[in-house]
Amino acid sequence: MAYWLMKSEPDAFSIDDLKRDGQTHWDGIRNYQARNYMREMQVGDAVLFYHSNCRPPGIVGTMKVIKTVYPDHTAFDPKDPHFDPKSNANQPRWEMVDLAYVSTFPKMLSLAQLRLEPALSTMFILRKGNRLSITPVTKEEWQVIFRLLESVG
DNA sequence: GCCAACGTTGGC
DNA sequence: GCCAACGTTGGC
Repeated sequence: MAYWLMKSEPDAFSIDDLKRDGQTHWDGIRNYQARNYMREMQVGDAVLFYHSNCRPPGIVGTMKVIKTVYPDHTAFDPKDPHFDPKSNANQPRWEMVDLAYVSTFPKMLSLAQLRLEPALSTMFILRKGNRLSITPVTKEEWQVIFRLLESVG
């Protein structure tokens, strides 16, 4: 089983939206590296939910993969904000996975808090200039995050 | 709102 | 295949 982190702007889709819906398809990814990471995902993989472009940004909960990649149909829809004319049903360029809600942290772990933890300095989201919305997380990082959660809880 | 960092596009 | 221009992301 692998571990991941996925970003979403809470104005667009938040952990509360996911909790309400129970599950979602993670559509709208238009970055090859992020898509390639999704291709590696297996059912049962654990995922950190990160709120980006908000104050404060940080990890707010967890989810799990319940369906592996399949074509992202929103790329075919000219009215969709993520429409891509170079993607079509015969040759889909973009894909998505399905995710289910697992948990909401009692208190979010803010980016500032994460930066204070030396053991997390290897995380993609803490590296300068990283904008990738889907990144792998190591088992060690995952465990540190949950220890951190208990210590601040 | 600013702006650094980054990915993509397209002319050559 | 290079690289300047452009658009986007996302923390601050």
